[in-house]
Amino acid sequence: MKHNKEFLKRIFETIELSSLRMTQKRERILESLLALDRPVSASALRDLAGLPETDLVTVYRTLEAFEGIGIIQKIPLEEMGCLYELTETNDHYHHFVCRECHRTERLDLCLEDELGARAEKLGFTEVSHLMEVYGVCGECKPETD
Amino acid sequence: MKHNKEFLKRIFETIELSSLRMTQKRERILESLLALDRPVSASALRDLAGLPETDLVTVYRTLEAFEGIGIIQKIPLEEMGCLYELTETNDHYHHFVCRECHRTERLDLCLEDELGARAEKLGFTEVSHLMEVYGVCGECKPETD
DNA sequence: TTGAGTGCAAAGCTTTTGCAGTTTC
DNA sequence: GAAACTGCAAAAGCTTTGCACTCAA
Repeated sequence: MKHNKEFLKRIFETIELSSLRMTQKRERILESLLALDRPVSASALRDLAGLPETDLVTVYRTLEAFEGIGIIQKIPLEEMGCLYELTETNDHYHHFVCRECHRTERLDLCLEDELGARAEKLGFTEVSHLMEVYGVCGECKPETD
Repeated sequence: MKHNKEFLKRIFETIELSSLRMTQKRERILESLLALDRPVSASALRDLAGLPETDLVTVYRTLEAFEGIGIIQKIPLEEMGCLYELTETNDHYHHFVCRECHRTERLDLCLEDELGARAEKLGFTEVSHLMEVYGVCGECKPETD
């Protein structure tokens, strides 16, 4: 699912309205995220952006900055680390994630309202939620049959 | 929700059937998990078990061993680390987790079948899933109104 | 020119690993 | 007595922090 114009427009608007500065590195990172259109790890993103010399710290800070303005979503892996994905401003997605290669498929389902309502009933505020499905994808699955 | 006899029976059966050895430390850890009946961190568990002198490595290895026989579930926190909880053999729960104090409430809802079916349709095998709700609980919520 | 971004080095944290010594069954 | 458990020390791994320097607007 490639990004449509509306999506791009909102991303750029959000950045404009923020106090973030668009450096070359950030442009490359943003471009890669846009082109990729799926979650990646910080270090994979550095490579994909063609910035192998750039310190990972910079990538992390960029992702943190983007997350701060609501255009990046963090997806935890089962074992360790996480993936980062460009999202509609302050929206989010859920995924099927391959344990082996970290390939993801978007999950077209979100229980936000349901969970939010239940959480509030229990006295929770500032509610967010996590829902990810892990498995071994077709390409990683050993042919043992 | 305190554990019923059936639950206890299954836990002990599972341990008996395993190759695990029941040492004093493990007994204390298991007792604490049973008494507590909610998720805790490894280090909190060590304290609750009255084993402040015991190396955390031992707690982690015990949890790992228990997880291996399917009686422990790991619940990831939003930021870092995770909580551990005794569960019905190879069953699992979802939770509302307080970001501040890590207090949890069990969420009586699981999309296992739905998600499993969708995952398989996408070619994923050995599917598991994560669903946790994070927020600030009533006790931790600042009285700003 | 001033606040923001970057690099380097180092720390932070939970969790894991290796190995030698100890204990359980 | 063999297999499992424990402790100590150290590593692992991703992510964060501090500080000085550079750069974008």
